[in-house]
Amino acid sequence: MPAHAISKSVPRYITVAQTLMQEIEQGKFPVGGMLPTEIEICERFAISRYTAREAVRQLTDLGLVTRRAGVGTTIQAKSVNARYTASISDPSDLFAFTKQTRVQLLGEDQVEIKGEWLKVLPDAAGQSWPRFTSLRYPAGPGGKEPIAYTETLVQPSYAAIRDRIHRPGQTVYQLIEELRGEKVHALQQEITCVSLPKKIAELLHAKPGAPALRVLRYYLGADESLLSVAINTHPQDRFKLTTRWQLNWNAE
Amino acid sequence: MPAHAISKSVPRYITVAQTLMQEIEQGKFPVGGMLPTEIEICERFAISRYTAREAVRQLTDLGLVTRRAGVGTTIQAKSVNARYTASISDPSDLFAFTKQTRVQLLGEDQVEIKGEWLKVLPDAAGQSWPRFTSLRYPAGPGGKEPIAYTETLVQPSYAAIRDRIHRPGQTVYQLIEELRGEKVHALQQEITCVSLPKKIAELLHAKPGAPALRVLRYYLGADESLLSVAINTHPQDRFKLTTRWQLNWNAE
DNA sequence: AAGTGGTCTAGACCACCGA
DNA sequence: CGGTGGTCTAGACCACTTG
Repeated sequence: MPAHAISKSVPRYITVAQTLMQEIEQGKFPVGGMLPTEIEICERFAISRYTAREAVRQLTDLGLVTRRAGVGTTIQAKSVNARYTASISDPSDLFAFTKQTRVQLLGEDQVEIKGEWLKVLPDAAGQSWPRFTSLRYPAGPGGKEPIAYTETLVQPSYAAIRDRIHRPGQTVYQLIEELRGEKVHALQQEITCVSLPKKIAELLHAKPGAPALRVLRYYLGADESLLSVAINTHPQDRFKLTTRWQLNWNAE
Repeated sequence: MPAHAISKSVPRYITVAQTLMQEIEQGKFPVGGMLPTEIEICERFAISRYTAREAVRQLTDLGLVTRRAGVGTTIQAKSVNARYTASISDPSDLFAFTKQTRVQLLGEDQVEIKGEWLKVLPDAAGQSWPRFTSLRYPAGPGGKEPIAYTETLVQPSYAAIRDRIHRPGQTVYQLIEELRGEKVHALQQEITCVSLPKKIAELLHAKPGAPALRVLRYYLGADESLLSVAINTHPQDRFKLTTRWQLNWNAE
């Protein structure tokens, strides 16, 4: 017997899965109830058990049903709620294709949180945070132009980072994790656009007033406490932030 | 022959998958290289093809490998390391806190893909794509200034969108999904910074030459085909793109 | 043409569960 | 105990990619 009689190149288990999904959607198999057993599906569609299982696997992957040996298949939801997700293995992945970069430390000092800084760190008013400034170059040698000017502020209690920050290839968030022995729990990224201030423009060998991407990155600890904030300024045409969002079916 | 000789109740395909994962981790199968074929795995572990496939399925589910009929199984990563993920329920969520926006359609025409457009749509050279231009305002009434100027190009075969695009509250990607009866599979977002061109500046009531965020959004179909591309231009200070990345605990 | 992964069949034994 | 899903075998044909 041929694998599929009618619609060529559409797998049998796909059409079976779609049929079952429609019937769930229509309430023929209500949420909380049971899907027919594998054997019943085999008989109904005249398919082997492998094909029936593959069809039901589609539903489980979509989170529509759950299965338990000895019990059966329980309907969990009428329809899938699709979500798009993006993932990175490392905060430095946010630099996308420019992951390979070289960092040159410019200096360090202390910043009093007042004035303009209150917009960045409203909860740290009156405090004094250590600041590190640096330039980021494309990987490899050569006198290429920098792609970013970075200011990194770290929470006062992490000032010990100062002793380690000179090590090349280390990012601040890695140092924080090292110091704390804990992972950065989340990071929040805010992207805006600015005119290049004169001082930064000089460092970047760019024209003052030219447009630039400004990327603020807040590093948060397990209790949502602010560990560090990095301010990256990228001159026009030297940087492009790329994110890929993928449709995710196995939503809850 | 018994299904599994040694470790009872641990499926054979699980142990095979773990063995393969270890060997990938150790570099025995380097990233970018090929995993042994199914038949080779069958012979090596003395298992049937079903079991071998089930083992490799574990790896594909984890994103460690991808498979292509006629080619083989390609190693994608040494280990599961998607530590941080960001998720949105809907592409319009990328507008973050400005999700509530009002759209004013300005006009529609056809664009020949040549010159500057080749940078945006290099694979569509010589084609003619329908274009819709619009302004996006903050929600609610009042004569507020627009937060974005948007050009949307759709694949020529989706020109029928023209008939529906006048409906308010509908986004282009929703119309595409409606037309195609399929979800947008992925979207790729590219963020750069530009100087406001004079014509756009006038529409946005902004100063020509002022910095602006440019967000390109490519909408991709199931086979990675380009369905549509939207070009959003946001004047300085009127828009901020916020993304929150959350540490993923269930990653290995 | 040869080899890959994708689909499918018809069997089988098992661990688990509820009556 | 009988029925469920979970695992597994040994075949088979197919669509696809590459030489």
